[in-house]
Amino acid sequence: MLYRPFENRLNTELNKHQLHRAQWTILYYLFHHGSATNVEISQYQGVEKPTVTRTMTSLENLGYVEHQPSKDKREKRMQLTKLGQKVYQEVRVTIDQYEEEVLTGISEEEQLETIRILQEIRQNIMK
Amino acid sequence: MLYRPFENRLNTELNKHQLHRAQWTILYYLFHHGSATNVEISQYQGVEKPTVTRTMTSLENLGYVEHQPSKDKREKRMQLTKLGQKVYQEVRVTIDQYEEEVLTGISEEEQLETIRILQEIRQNIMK
DNA sequence: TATAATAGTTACCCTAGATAACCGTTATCC
DNA sequence: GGATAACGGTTATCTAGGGTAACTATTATA
Repeated sequence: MLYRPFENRLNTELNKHQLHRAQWTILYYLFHHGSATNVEISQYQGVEKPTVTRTMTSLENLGYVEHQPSKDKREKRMQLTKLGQKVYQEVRVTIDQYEEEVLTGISEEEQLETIRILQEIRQNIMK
Repeated sequence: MLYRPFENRLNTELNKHQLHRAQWTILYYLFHHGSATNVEISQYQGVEKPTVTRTMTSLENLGYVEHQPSKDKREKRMQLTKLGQKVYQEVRVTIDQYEEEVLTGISEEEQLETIRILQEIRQNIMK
């Protein structure tokens, strides 16, 4: 019900910065978690590893993420570059405006309640 | 937050019946509206006309939908076939079970409240 | 130390979206 | 009433973003 119109609009916002949804969700994750491996992100997003590899490579090519050496030589732990952080914050401004628009007329209380319920539903889906 | 895990699960349910999400949403629309044109569906789903054409053709090939002649020779009004109705109802059973699982522990009241708020958000997105 | 499991990648497939350009039909406007 | 505009649909082509299978390198484990 919500998904298509939301994605349509989100994409036009992201396109202004030459980004796509899949890339954005990784930037978002890295910004809030500092760093991540592909497996971590694939579990977080509910997608397969090769999907993450592809998106991560594109972000690497854009210079938004970089390799952070780690003990385990199998894993490739990634973090935002300076540029990546800058871009994240720029896009963040646009997205925040969008969120505000989208939530006009909906009280703080209603927002929190809805988030709580959706998280419960998510729990049910995941188990 | 919800989308990927939900879609993953929905797809495995649909796959049991050799269907995909895009096809399912059209079956759903036709079941509840009796018939529809491509333009109608493209507006309802927020996708472009060629996308609908492709999905509709696949449903036609499966024998789930058929052409219903109409006055305006431009439009191609489609409806469910007998088989399409049967399949819709079969799948519906599976989806209902899934919905029930997903909503365990969430009261009727909470569900209605959440739907109300999400619809409000939808309004905001669409305008 | 041999074997399992894990992290990642490559190659290849599919769905499902988009745009541009077009055809036939219907509405509209002078 | 005829020219033009608008509309519904299709075809061709592109892209994003999912998936599976099969593989390598590394680490854990029995």
